[in-house]
Amino acid sequence: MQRAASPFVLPQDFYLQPTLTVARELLGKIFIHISQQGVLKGRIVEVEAYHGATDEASHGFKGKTARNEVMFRQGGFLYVYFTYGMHFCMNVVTEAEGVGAAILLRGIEPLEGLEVIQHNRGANIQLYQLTSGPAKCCQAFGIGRVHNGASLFGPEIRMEGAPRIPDAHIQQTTRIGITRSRALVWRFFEQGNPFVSRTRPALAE
DNA sequence: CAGTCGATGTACT
DNA sequence: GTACATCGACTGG
Repeated sequence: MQRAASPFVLPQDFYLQPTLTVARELLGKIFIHISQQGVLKGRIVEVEAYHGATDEASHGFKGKTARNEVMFRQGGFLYVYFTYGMHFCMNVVTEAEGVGAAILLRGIEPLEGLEVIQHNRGANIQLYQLTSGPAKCCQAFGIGRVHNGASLFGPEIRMEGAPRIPDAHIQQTTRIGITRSRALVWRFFEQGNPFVSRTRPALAE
C-alpha cells in the first residue's frame, strides 16, 4: 500500500548533479529537522554554491582536512562548520565522493515549529530576522556541531521536494562575505522573499 | 539610512 | 599570528 500523497524525500541522485544545478533547484525545497524540541520545517529561499576545484573561497579548495572532510563525501550529507568564534553554518554536500563541493543554506522561510524557532532565536525579534542568514538558520533550526556529517535521508534531518520555482522569480548574484573568488556569480535566491539575507545588485560591476 | 566594529573559537600559515 | 562563507550594536549624516 502506498502512502497517500506524502511529500517525497529528495533522492541521492538529486545531490549528485552539478553543484550549480543543485543550488538552483534547492530553492523552494523543504528542510526538515526532527528535533527533540519538535518538528522544524522551512522552505529554502537563499543558497550559495562552493566548489573546491575551481573556487578559492571554498573550504575544500586546498584539499581535504579534518574540518572539511564531510565536504569530500558523496552528495547527500550535511556539512556544518563553526566560524567567527560563535556561529555555525550548514551546507548540503553535492557531487561524487572526492569532489569537495557543497551549498551553503543562507535563508529559510519557516513553515512549521515557529514557536521553537522563535525560542531558539530569542525574544523580541522581527519575523524576517529569524532565519535571514546562514548562522541565523542554524540557530533557529537547532543545527550545530553534532550535525556535521548527518545524512539528509536520516531519522533526524531530511529534505523534501516541492514545486519548482519559476526562473523569473530567481535572482543570481555574487556571494556574500568572501574575499577570494569574488567574481563567481554563485548565489541564488527567491526574489522578494523576506527571509533572504540581504539584497545586492544583480550584476556586480 | 550606511558604514564601522567588537565578540569570540578554531583552522591554518 | 591571522583570517574567517556572521551578527548585532553602535556611530554619524
